[in-house]
Amino acid sequence: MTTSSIGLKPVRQIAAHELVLDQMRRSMETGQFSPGDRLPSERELAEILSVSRTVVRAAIAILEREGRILVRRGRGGGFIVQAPTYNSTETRRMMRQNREGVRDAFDYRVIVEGAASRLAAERRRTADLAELRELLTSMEAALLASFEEQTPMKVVEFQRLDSAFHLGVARAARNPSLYDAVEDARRKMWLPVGSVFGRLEKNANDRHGDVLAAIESQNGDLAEATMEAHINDTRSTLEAWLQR
Amino acid sequence: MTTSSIGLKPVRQIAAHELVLDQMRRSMETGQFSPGDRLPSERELAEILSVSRTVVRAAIAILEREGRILVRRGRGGGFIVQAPTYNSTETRRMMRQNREGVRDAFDYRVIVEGAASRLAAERRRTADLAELRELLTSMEAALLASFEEQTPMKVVEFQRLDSAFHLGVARAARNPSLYDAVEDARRKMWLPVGSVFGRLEKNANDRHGDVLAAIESQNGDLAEATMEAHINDTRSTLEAWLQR
DNA sequence: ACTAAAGGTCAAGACTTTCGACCTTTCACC
DNA sequence: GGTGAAAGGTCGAAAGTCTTGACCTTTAGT
Repeated sequence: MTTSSIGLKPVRQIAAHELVLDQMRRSMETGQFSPGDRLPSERELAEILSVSRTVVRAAIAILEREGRILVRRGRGGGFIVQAPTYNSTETRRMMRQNREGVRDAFDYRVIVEGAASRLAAERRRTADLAELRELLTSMEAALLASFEEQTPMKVVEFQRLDSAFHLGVARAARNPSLYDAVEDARRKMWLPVGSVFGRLEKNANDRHGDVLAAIESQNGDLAEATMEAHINDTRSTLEAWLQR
Repeated sequence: MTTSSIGLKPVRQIAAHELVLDQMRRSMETGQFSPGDRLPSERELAEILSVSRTVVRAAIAILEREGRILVRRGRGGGFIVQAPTYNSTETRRMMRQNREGVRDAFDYRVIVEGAASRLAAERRRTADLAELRELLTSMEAALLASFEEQTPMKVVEFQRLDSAFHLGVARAARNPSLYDAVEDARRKMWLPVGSVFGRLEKNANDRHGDVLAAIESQNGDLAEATMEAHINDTRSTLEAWLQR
Protein backbone atom coordinates (compact mmCIF):
# COMPACT_ATOMS: atom_id res chain seq x y z
CA MET A 1 0.00 0.00 0.00
CA THR A 2 1.38 3.38 -0.91
CA THR A 3 1.05 6.28 1.48
CA SER A 4 -1.50 8.70 0.09
CA SER A 5 0.75 11.71 0.73
CA ILE A 6 -1.44 14.30 -0.76
CA GLY A 7 0.40 17.56 -0.96
CA LEU A 8 3.77 16.28 -2.03
CA LYS A 9 3.96 16.93 -5.71
CA PRO A 10 6.75 16.09 -8.16
CA VAL A 11 9.35 18.82 -8.16
CA ARG A 12 10.45 20.28 -11.42
CA GLN A 13 13.92 21.64 -11.52
CA ILE A 14 14.09 24.83 -13.47
CA ALA A 15 16.91 25.14 -15.96
CA ALA A 16 19.07 28.22 -15.80
CA HIS A 17 18.03 29.31 -19.27
CA GLU A 18 14.38 29.21 -18.24
CA LEU A 19 15.07 31.53 -15.35
CA VAL A 20 16.89 33.85 -17.71
CA LEU A 21 14.06 33.67 -20.21
CA ASP A 22 11.65 34.61 -17.47
CA GLN A 23 13.59 37.67 -16.48
CA MET A 24 14.02 38.83 -20.02
CA ARG A 25 10.33 38.40 -20.72
CA ARG A 26 9.46 40.31 -17.60
CA SER A 27 11.82 43.14 -18.40
CA MET A 28 10.26 43.52 -21.82
CA GLU A 29 6.72 43.21 -20.57
CA THR A 30 7.15 45.79 -17.86
CA GLY A 31 8.45 48.15 -20.47
CA GLN A 32 12.05 48.28 -19.41
CA PHE A 33 12.87 47.46 -22.97
CA SER A 34 10.46 48.63 -25.63
CA PRO A 35 10.15 47.54 -29.23
CA GLY A 36 13.15 48.86 -31.14
CA ASP A 37 15.45 48.88 -28.12
CA ARG A 38 18.58 46.81 -28.07
CA LEU A 39 19.09 44.43 -25.18
CA PRO A 40 22.52 44.39 -23.58
CA SER A 41 25.00 42.27 -25.49
CA GLU A 42 25.27 38.57 -25.00
CA ARG A 43 28.39 38.97 -22.88
CA GLU A 44 26.90 41.75 -20.80
CA LEU A 45 23.76 39.76 -20.17
CA ALA A 46 25.84 36.82 -19.04
CA GLU A 47 27.66 39.13 -16.67
CA ILE A 48 24.53 40.84 -15.32
CA LEU A 49 22.62 37.62 -14.83
CA SER A 50 25.70 35.76 -13.62
CA VAL A 51 25.31 32.84 -15.93
CA SER A 52 27.41 31.64 -18.81
CA ARG A 53 26.97 32.86 -22.33
CA THR A 54 25.69 29.43 -23.27
CA VAL A 55 22.72 29.89 -21.00
CA VAL A 56 21.99 33.36 -22.26
CA ARG A 57 22.10 32.06 -25.80
CA ALA A 58 19.65 29.29 -24.99
CA ALA A 59 17.16 31.87 -23.73
CA ILE A 60 17.81 34.20 -26.65
CA ALA A 61 17.26 31.39 -29.13
CA ILE A 62 13.80 30.82 -27.70
CA LEU A 63 12.87 34.48 -27.79
CA GLU A 64 14.08 34.64 -31.37
CA ARG A 65 12.01 31.63 -32.44
CA GLU A 66 9.02 33.32 -30.85
CA GLY A 67 9.70 36.44 -32.84
CA ARG A 68 9.99 38.43 -29.66
CA ILE A 69 13.46 39.68 -30.57
CA LEU A 70 15.46 40.07 -33.75
CA VAL A 71 19.07 38.91 -33.74
CA ARG A 72 21.52 40.92 -35.82
CA ARG A 73 25.15 39.97 -36.11
CA GLY A 74 28.21 42.08 -36.44
CA ARG A 75 29.14 45.42 -35.02
CA GLY A 76 26.10 47.47 -34.22
CA GLY A 77 24.14 44.27 -34.11
CA GLY A 78 22.62 42.72 -31.04
CA PHE A 79 19.21 41.66 -29.86
CA ILE A 80 16.49 44.02 -30.93
CA VAL A 81 13.15 43.90 -29.17
CA GLN A 82 10.19 43.39 -31.52
CA ALA A 83 6.62 44.38 -30.93
CA PRO A 84 4.82 41.30 -29.70
CA THR A 85 2.49 39.76 -32.22
CA TYR A 86 -0.39 38.09 -30.54
CA ASN A 87 -2.76 35.83 -32.30
CA SER A 88 -6.06 37.19 -31.16
CA THR A 89 -8.22 34.39 -32.56
CA GLU A 90 -6.14 31.83 -30.77
CA THR A 91 -6.18 33.77 -27.51
CA ARG A 92 -9.90 34.26 -27.70
CA ARG A 93 -10.45 30.57 -28.19
CA MET A 94 -8.24 29.73 -25.26
CA MET A 95 -9.96 32.19 -23.00
CA ARG A 96 -13.39 30.97 -23.98
CA GLN A 97 -12.36 27.52 -22.86
CA ASN A 98 -11.19 28.88 -19.57
CA ARG A 99 -13.86 31.24 -18.35
CA GLU A 100 -13.35 30.23 -14.77
CA GLY A 101 -9.63 30.97 -14.95
CA VAL A 102 -10.39 34.39 -16.39
CA ARG A 103 -12.85 35.12 -13.64
CA ASP A 104 -10.39 34.04 -10.96
CA ALA A 105 -7.63 36.12 -12.47
CA PHE A 106 -9.82 39.22 -12.46
CA ASP A 107 -11.02 38.54 -8.94
CA TYR A 108 -7.44 38.30 -7.84
CA ARG A 109 -6.51 41.50 -9.63
CA VAL A 110 -9.40 43.31 -7.97
CA ILE A 111 -8.23 42.13 -4.58
CA VAL A 112 -4.55 42.91 -4.80
CA GLU A 113 -4.73 46.02 -6.95
CA GLY A 114 -7.63 47.38 -4.95
CA ALA A 115 -5.70 46.91 -1.74
CA ALA A 116 -2.60 48.42 -3.31
CA SER A 117 -4.59 51.46 -4.34
CA ARG A 118 -5.93 51.90 -0.82
CA LEU A 119 -2.51 51.64 0.77
CA ALA A 120 -1.08 53.95 -1.86
CA ALA A 121 -3.64 56.58 -0.88
CA GLU A 122 -2.51 56.33 2.71
CA ARG A 123 1.20 56.27 2.06
CA ARG A 124 1.88 58.08 -1.19
CA ARG A 125 4.61 60.67 -1.21
CA THR A 126 4.96 63.66 -3.46
CA ALA A 127 7.38 61.85 -5.74
CA ASP A 128 4.87 59.04 -6.27
CA LEU A 129 2.21 61.48 -7.33
CA ALA A 130 4.56 63.21 -9.73
CA GLU A 131 5.51 59.93 -11.33
CA LEU A 132 1.91 58.80 -11.70
CA ARG A 133 0.82 62.15 -13.06
CA GLU A 134 3.50 62.02 -15.67
CA LEU A 135 2.45 58.54 -16.74
CA LEU A 136 -1.11 59.76 -16.96
CA THR A 137 -0.24 62.55 -19.37
CA SER A 138 1.91 60.22 -21.43
CA MET A 139 -1.03 57.88 -21.67
CA GLU A 140 -3.32 60.68 -22.79
CA ALA A 141 -0.86 61.55 -25.49
CA ALA A 142 -0.43 57.95 -26.57
CA LEU A 143 -4.16 57.48 -26.69
CA LEU A 144 -4.72 60.56 -28.84
CA ALA A 145 -1.87 59.57 -31.13
CA SER A 146 -3.35 56.13 -31.51
CA PHE A 147 -6.57 57.57 -32.87
CA GLU A 148 -4.79 59.44 -35.59
CA GLU A 149 -2.94 56.34 -36.61
CA GLN A 150 -3.85 52.94 -35.17
CA THR A 151 -0.60 51.02 -35.38
CA PRO A 152 0.16 47.98 -33.22
CA MET A 153 3.17 49.95 -32.05
CA LYS A 154 0.97 52.65 -30.54
CA VAL A 155 -1.18 50.12 -28.78
CA VAL A 156 1.85 48.44 -27.28
CA GLU A 157 3.15 51.78 -26.11
CA PHE A 158 -0.12 52.54 -24.36
CA GLN A 159 -0.13 49.18 -22.69
CA ARG A 160 3.42 49.65 -21.51
CA LEU A 161 2.38 52.90 -19.87
CA ASP A 162 -0.72 51.30 -18.44
CA SER A 163 1.40 48.61 -16.83
CA ALA A 164 3.80 51.20 -15.50
CA PHE A 165 0.89 53.12 -13.98
CA HIS A 166 -0.57 50.14 -12.21
CA LEU A 167 2.81 49.02 -10.97
CA GLY A 168 3.52 52.58 -9.89
CA VAL A 169 0.42 52.53 -7.74
CA ALA A 170 1.56 49.22 -6.25
CA ARG A 171 4.97 50.67 -5.55
CA ALA A 172 3.44 53.64 -3.77
CA ALA A 173 1.71 51.18 -1.44
CA ARG A 174 5.16 50.35 -0.10
CA ASN A 175 4.53 46.71 0.66
CA PRO A 176 6.94 44.37 -1.11
CA SER A 177 4.76 41.27 -0.93
CA LEU A 178 1.81 43.19 -2.28
CA TYR A 179 3.90 44.64 -5.09
CA ASP A 180 4.99 41.16 -6.08
CA ALA A 181 1.40 39.98 -5.98
CA VAL A 182 0.31 42.79 -8.29
CA GLU A 183 3.11 42.10 -10.70
CA ASP A 184 2.26 38.44 -10.62
CA ALA A 185 -1.43 39.04 -11.19
CA ARG A 186 -0.75 41.24 -14.19
CA ARG A 187 1.72 38.86 -15.73
CA LYS A 188 -0.50 35.87 -15.25
CA MET A 189 -3.42 37.13 -17.17
CA TRP A 190 -3.54 40.70 -18.12
CA LEU A 191 -0.60 41.04 -20.45
CA PRO A 192 -1.68 38.36 -22.91
CA VAL A 193 -5.26 39.49 -22.65
CA GLY A 194 -4.62 43.19 -22.87
CA SER A 195 -2.40 42.91 -25.87
CA VAL A 196 -5.08 41.12 -27.74
CA PHE A 197 -7.63 43.88 -27.90
CA GLY A 198 -5.79 45.13 -30.93
CA ARG A 199 -7.10 48.63 -30.75
CA LEU A 200 -7.75 51.03 -27.93
CA GLU A 201 -11.14 52.10 -26.74
CA LYS A 202 -11.79 55.80 -26.37
CA ASN A 203 -12.39 55.39 -22.64
CA ALA A 204 -9.25 53.37 -22.02
CA ASN A 205 -7.76 56.08 -19.92
CA ASP A 206 -10.86 57.48 -18.21
CA ARG A 207 -10.52 55.76 -14.88
CA HIS A 208 -6.84 56.29 -14.37
CA GLY A 209 -7.35 59.93 -13.59
CA ASP A 210 -9.98 59.07 -11.00
CA VAL A 211 -7.67 56.57 -9.36
CA LEU A 212 -4.87 59.08 -9.19
CA ALA A 213 -7.19 61.76 -7.81
CA ALA A 214 -8.37 59.42 -5.07
CA ILE A 215 -4.81 58.51 -4.16
CA GLU A 216 -3.86 62.15 -4.15
CA SER A 217 -6.74 63.00 -1.81
CA GLN A 218 -5.59 60.27 0.56
CA ASN A 219 -9.02 58.74 0.58
CA GLY A 220 -8.26 55.05 0.96
CA ASP A 221 -11.84 53.83 0.58
CA LEU A 222 -12.34 55.81 -2.56
CA ALA A 223 -9.01 54.78 -4.00
CA GLU A 224 -9.85 51.15 -3.49
CA ALA A 225 -13.34 51.50 -4.92
CA THR A 226 -12.13 53.41 -7.96
CA MET A 227 -9.44 50.89 -8.75
CA GLU A 228 -11.92 48.08 -8.36
CA ALA A 229 -14.34 49.82 -10.68
CA HIS A 230 -11.57 50.31 -13.21
CA ILE A 231 -10.60 46.67 -13.23
CA ASN A 232 -14.21 45.57 -13.40
CA ASP A 233 -14.72 47.88 -16.37
CA THR A 234 -11.92 46.06 -18.07
CA ARG A 235 -13.50 42.79 -17.13
CA SER A 236 -16.75 43.82 -18.80
CA THR A 237 -14.95 45.01 -21.91
CA LEU A 238 -13.17 41.70 -22.14
CA GLU A 239 -16.34 39.75 -21.62
CA ALA A 240 -18.14 41.67 -24.30
CA TRP A 241 -15.22 40.98 -26.61
CA LEU A 242 -15.41 37.30 -25.84
CA GLN A 243 -19.11 37.21 -26.65
CA ARG A 244 -18.67 38.82 -30.01
CA MET B 1 30.36 52.09 -19.82
CA THR B 2 28.06 49.38 -18.66
CA THR B 3 24.39 49.51 -19.42
CA SER B 4 22.53 50.33 -16.24
CA SER B 5 19.94 47.59 -16.88
CA ILE B 6 18.10 47.96 -13.66
CA GLY B 7 15.66 45.15 -13.26
CA LEU B 8 17.78 42.33 -14.55
CA LYS B 9 19.03 40.55 -11.50
CA PRO B 10 21.37 37.58 -11.28
CA VAL B 11 19.43 34.38 -11.60
CA ARG B 12 19.95 31.69 -9.04
CA GLN B 13 19.36 28.20 -10.19
CA ILE B 14 17.58 26.20 -7.58
CA ALA B 15 19.00 22.78 -6.88
CA ALA B 16 16.61 19.87 -6.92
CA HIS B 17 17.25 19.09 -3.27
CA GLU B 18 16.26 22.63 -2.33
CA LEU B 19 12.96 22.23 -4.10
CA VAL B 20 12.44 18.98 -2.26
CA LEU B 21 13.40 20.59 1.03
CA ASP B 22 10.87 23.30 0.40
CA GLN B 23 8.04 20.87 -0.19
CA MET B 24 8.88 18.80 2.82
CA ARG B 25 9.01 21.85 5.04
CA ARG B 26 5.72 23.05 3.68
CA SER B 27 4.06 19.72 4.21
CA MET B 28 5.17 19.69 7.82
CA GLU B 29 4.28 23.30 8.45
CA THR B 30 0.82 22.97 7.05
CA GLY B 31 0.27 20.07 9.35
CA GLN B 32 0.20 17.32 6.81
CA PHE B 33 2.79 15.62 8.94
CA SER B 34 2.71 16.28 12.64
CA PRO B 35 5.39 15.66 15.23
CA GLY B 36 5.69 11.92 15.78
CA ASP B 37 4.52 11.02 12.29
CA ARG B 38 6.74 9.13 9.93
CA LEU B 39 7.42 10.60 6.51
CA PRO B 40 7.20 8.24 3.56
CA SER B 41 10.34 6.19 3.09
CA GLU B 42 13.30 7.47 1.18
CA ARG B 43 12.41 5.42 -1.84
CA GLU B 44 8.75 6.43 -1.74
CA LEU B 45 9.65 10.09 -1.46
CA ALA B 46 11.94 9.75 -4.45
CA GLU B 47 9.07 8.21 -6.37
CA ILE B 48 6.47 10.75 -5.29
CA LEU B 49 8.67 13.75 -5.94
CA SER B 50 10.14 12.20 -9.09
CA VAL B 51 13.72 12.77 -8.15
CA SER B 52 16.50 10.35 -7.35
CA ARG B 53 17.14 9.04 -3.88
CA THR B 54 20.35 11.04 -3.80
CA VAL B 55 18.36 14.24 -3.98
CA VAL B 56 15.90 13.16 -1.34
CA ARG B 57 18.80 12.27 0.95
CA ALA B 58 20.38 15.69 0.48
CA ALA B 59 17.18 17.33 1.64
CA ILE B 60 16.72 14.88 4.49
CA ALA B 61 20.27 15.49 5.68
CA ILE B 62 19.51 19.18 6.04
CA LEU B 63 16.28 18.61 7.91
CA GLU B 64 18.10 16.22 10.21
CA ARG B 65 20.87 18.70 10.96
CA GLU B 66 18.18 21.24 11.80
CA GLY B 67 16.60 18.81 14.21
CA ARG B 68 13.37 18.98 12.24
CA ILE B 69 13.30 15.21 11.75
CA LEU B 70 14.85 12.23 13.43
CA VAL B 71 16.39 9.54 11.24
CA ARG B 72 16.09 5.97 12.42
CA ARG B 73 17.64 3.11 10.52
CA GLY B 74 16.48 -0.41 10.08
CA ARG B 75 13.10 -1.94 9.74
CA GLY B 76 10.41 0.18 11.33
CA GLY B 77 12.78 3.11 11.03
CA GLY B 78 12.35 6.08 8.79
CA PHE B 79 12.15 9.82 9.13
CA ILE B 80 10.24 10.91 12.19
CA VAL B 81 8.94 14.46 12.38
CA GLN B 82 10.07 16.33 15.48
CA ALA B 83 8.33 19.24 17.13
CA PRO B 84 10.02 22.39 15.90
CA THR B 85 12.17 24.06 18.48
CA TYR B 86 12.17 27.78 18.02
CA ASN B 87 14.46 30.05 19.88
CA SER B 88 12.13 32.72 21.11
CA THR B 89 14.79 35.14 22.33
CA GLU B 90 16.47 35.02 18.97
CA THR B 91 13.22 35.45 17.07
CA ARG B 92 12.20 38.35 19.23
CA ARG B 93 15.48 40.10 18.62
CA MET B 94 15.19 39.58 14.88
CA MET B 95 11.66 40.88 14.82
CA ARG B 96 12.54 43.93 16.84
CA GLN B 97 15.11 44.78 14.23
CA ASN B 98 12.58 44.41 11.48
CA ARG B 99 9.45 46.19 12.65
CA GLU B 100 8.67 47.41 9.18
CA GLY B 101 8.84 43.90 7.78
CA VAL B 102 6.50 42.69 10.48
CA ARG B 103 4.06 45.47 9.73
CA ASP B 104 4.15 44.72 6.01
CA ALA B 105 3.65 41.02 6.62
CA PHE B 106 0.57 41.68 8.75
CA ASP B 107 -0.77 44.21 6.27
CA TYR B 108 -0.41 41.61 3.57
CA ARG B 109 -2.10 38.96 5.67
CA VAL B 110 -5.01 41.29 6.37
CA ILE B 111 -5.42 41.93 2.67
CA VAL B 112 -5.27 38.41 1.34
CA GLU B 113 -6.91 36.60 4.22
CA GLY B 114 -9.61 39.26 4.51
CA ALA B 115 -10.38 38.90 0.82
CA ALA B 116 -10.33 35.12 1.10
CA SER B 117 -12.81 35.29 3.95
CA ARG B 118 -15.13 37.49 1.91
CA LEU B 119 -15.04 35.21 -1.09
CA ALA B 120 -15.46 32.18 1.14
CA ALA B 121 -18.67 33.69 2.50
CA GLU B 122 -19.97 34.08 -1.02
CA ARG B 123 -18.91 30.72 -2.32
CA ARG B 124 -18.75 28.30 0.56
CA ARG B 125 -20.42 24.95 0.19
CA THR B 126 -21.80 22.73 2.87
CA ALA B 127 -18.69 20.56 2.86
CA ASP B 128 -16.51 23.60 3.55
CA LEU B 129 -18.60 24.55 6.53
CA ALA B 130 -18.46 21.05 7.93
CA GLU B 131 -14.71 20.96 7.61
CA LEU B 132 -14.24 24.33 9.25
CA ARG B 133 -16.65 23.51 12.04
CA GLU B 134 -14.75 20.34 12.79
CA LEU B 135 -11.47 22.22 12.94
CA LEU B 136 -13.08 24.71 15.28
CA THR B 137 -14.15 22.05 17.76
CA SER B 138 -10.74 20.41 17.56
CA MET B 139 -9.19 23.74 18.36
CA GLU B 140 -11.47 24.21 21.33
CA ALA B 141 -10.44 20.83 22.62
CA ALA B 142 -6.75 21.48 22.01
CA LEU B 143 -7.02 24.82 23.76
CA LEU B 144 -8.70 23.34 26.81
CA ALA B 145 -6.19 20.51 26.94
CA SER B 146 -3.36 22.99 26.74
CA PHE B 147 -4.53 24.69 29.92
CA GLU B 148 -4.46 21.50 31.88
CA GLU B 149 -0.96 20.79 30.73
CA GLN B 150 1.07 23.37 28.80
CA THR B 151 3.41 21.27 26.72
CA PRO B 152 5.09 22.54 23.55
CA MET B 153 3.41 19.63 21.86
CA LYS B 154 -0.04 20.98 22.66
CA VAL B 155 0.87 24.41 21.43
CA VAL B 156 2.14 23.00 18.14
CA GLU B 157 -1.04 21.01 17.77
CA PHE B 158 -3.16 24.10 18.21
CA GLN B 159 -1.09 26.00 15.68
CA ARG B 160 -1.40 23.20 13.21
CA LEU B 161 -5.18 23.39 13.52
CA ASP B 162 -5.08 27.16 13.33
CA SER B 163 -3.16 26.94 10.06
CA ALA B 164 -5.56 24.35 8.75
CA PHE B 165 -8.50 26.61 9.60
CA HIS B 166 -7.08 29.65 7.85
CA LEU B 167 -6.09 27.61 4.81
CA GLY B 168 -9.51 26.00 4.85
CA VAL B 169 -11.10 29.41 4.60
CA ALA B 170 -8.79 30.24 1.72
CA ARG B 171 -9.71 27.02 -0.01
CA ALA B 172 -13.41 27.78 0.36
CA ALA B 173 -12.76 31.04 -1.53
CA ARG B 174 -12.05 28.88 -4.59
CA ASN B 175 -9.43 31.09 -6.15
CA PRO B 176 -6.12 29.33 -6.71
CA SER B 177 -3.97 32.46 -6.86
CA LEU B 178 -5.52 33.76 -3.68
CA TYR B 179 -5.00 30.44 -1.94
CA ASP B 180 -1.34 30.51 -2.88
CA ALA B 181 -1.06 34.07 -1.64
CA VAL B 182 -2.55 33.11 1.73
CA GLU B 183 -0.26 30.14 2.06
CA ASP B 184 2.67 32.30 1.13
CA ALA B 185 1.75 35.01 3.59
CA ARG B 186 1.44 32.56 6.44
CA ARG B 187 4.69 30.83 5.62
CA LYS B 188 6.61 34.04 5.28
CA MET B 189 5.89 35.38 8.65
CA TRP B 190 3.28 33.80 10.73
CA LEU B 191 4.68 30.34 11.32
CA PRO B 192 7.96 31.42 12.92
CA VAL B 193 6.18 34.14 14.79
CA GLY B 194 3.26 32.07 15.97
CA SER B 195 5.40 29.25 17.18
CA VAL B 196 7.31 31.60 19.37
CA PHE B 197 4.55 32.63 21.68
CA GLY B 198 5.29 29.51 23.67
CA ARG B 199 1.97 29.33 25.38
CA LEU B 200 -1.57 29.95 24.26
CA GLU B 201 -3.71 32.84 25.33
CA LYS B 202 -7.17 32.08 26.62
CA ASN B 203 -8.76 34.05 23.80
CA ALA B 204 -6.74 32.38 21.05
CA ASN B 205 -9.82 30.79 19.58
CA ASP B 206 -12.41 33.48 20.21
CA ARG B 207 -12.48 35.04 16.78
CA HIS B 208 -12.47 31.84 14.77
CA GLY B 209 -16.05 31.14 15.68
CA ASP B 210 -17.09 34.61 14.56
CA VAL B 211 -15.30 34.18 11.25
CA LEU B 212 -16.99 30.88 10.62
CA ALA B 213 -20.40 32.29 11.58
CA ALA B 214 -19.96 35.16 9.16
CA ILE B 215 -18.93 32.81 6.37
CA GLU B 216 -21.88 30.58 7.16
CA SER B 217 -24.29 33.50 7.00
CA GLN B 218 -22.89 34.40 3.56
CA ASN B 219 -22.27 37.93 4.69
CA GLY B 220 -19.15 38.87 2.74
CA ASP B 221 -18.61 42.25 4.35
CA LEU B 222 -18.87 40.82 7.82
CA ALA B 223 -16.64 37.87 6.99
CA GLU B 224 -13.95 40.18 5.71
CA ALA B 225 -14.24 42.52 8.68
CA THR B 226 -14.15 39.69 11.20
CA MET B 227 -11.10 38.10 9.65
CA GLU B 228 -9.37 41.46 9.56
CA ALA B 229 -10.20 42.03 13.19
CA HIS B 230 -8.87 38.59 14.06
CA ILE B 231 -5.55 39.18 12.35
CA ASN B 232 -5.23 42.63 13.85
CA ASP B 233 -5.87 41.13 17.28
CA THR B 234 -2.95 38.87 16.67
CA ARG B 235 -0.90 41.82 15.53
CA SER B 236 -1.62 43.59 18.81
CA THR B 237 -0.75 40.51 20.83
CA LEU B 238 2.52 40.20 18.99
CA GLU B 239 3.33 43.85 19.44
CA ALA B 240 2.66 43.68 23.14
CA TRP B 241 4.92 40.67 23.32
CA LEU B 242 7.65 42.52 21.47
CA GLN B 243 7.43 45.42 23.92
CA ARG B 244 7.76 43.22 26.97
C1' DA C 1 17.40 -17.44 13.16
C1' DC C 2 15.53 -15.58 9.29
C1' DT C 3 13.53 -12.17 6.59
C1' DA C 4 11.77 -7.91 5.18
C1' DA C 5 12.04 -3.12 5.47
C1' DA C 6 14.21 0.48 6.32
C1' DG C 7 18.48 3.80 5.80
C1' DG C 8 23.67 4.10 3.93
C1' DT C 9 27.19 3.78 0.28
C1' DC C 10 29.22 3.62 -4.07
C1' DA C 11 30.22 4.00 -8.98
C1' DA C 12 29.13 4.75 -13.83
C1' DG C 13 26.91 7.57 -17.00
C1' DA C 14 23.98 11.40 -18.68
C1' DC C 15 23.00 16.02 -18.70
C1' DT C 16 23.73 20.94 -17.77
C1' DT C 17 26.58 24.61 -17.01
C1' DT C 18 30.96 27.03 -17.00
C1' DC C 19 35.03 28.75 -19.08
C1' DG C 20 38.04 29.97 -22.50
C1' DA C 21 39.62 30.13 -27.11
C1' DC C 22 38.65 31.13 -31.57
C1' DC C 23 35.65 32.16 -35.94
C1' DT C 24 32.57 35.17 -38.71
C1' DT C 25 29.95 39.16 -39.75
C1' DT C 26 29.22 43.92 -39.89
C1' DC C 27 29.81 48.79 -39.21
C1' DA C 28 32.42 53.02 -38.34
C1' DC C 29 36.33 55.46 -38.90
C1' DC C 30 40.58 56.63 -40.92
C1' DG D 1 38.85 50.93 -49.45
C1' DG D 2 41.16 48.94 -45.62
C1' DT D 3 41.22 48.02 -40.89
C1' DG D 4 39.81 47.45 -36.28
C1' DA D 5 36.43 46.86 -32.94
C1' DA D 6 32.16 45.09 -31.54
C1' DA D 7 28.91 42.29 -32.01
C1' DG D 8 26.98 37.22 -32.57
C1' DG D 9 28.44 31.97 -33.59
C1' DT D 10 30.99 27.69 -32.62
C1' DC D 11 33.61 24.38 -30.29
C1' DG D 12 35.69 21.54 -26.64
C1' DA D 13 37.36 20.50 -22.10
C1' DA D 14 36.30 20.46 -17.24
C1' DA D 15 33.27 20.78 -13.33
C1' DG D 16 29.06 20.01 -11.13
C1' DT D 17 24.57 17.88 -10.37
C1' DC D 18 21.34 14.31 -10.97
C1' DT D 19 19.96 9.55 -12.29
C1' DT D 20 20.34 4.77 -12.04
C1' DG D 21 21.18 0.53 -10.19
C1' DA D 22 23.65 -2.58 -7.41
C1' DC D 23 24.97 -3.65 -2.99
C1' DC D 24 25.79 -2.99 2.32
C1' DT D 25 24.17 -2.41 7.13
C1' DT D 26 20.93 -2.00 10.71
C1' DT D 27 16.82 -3.29 13.03
C1' DA D 28 12.13 -5.14 14.16
C1' DG D 29 8.95 -8.67 13.58
C1' DT D 30 7.79 -13.56 12.76
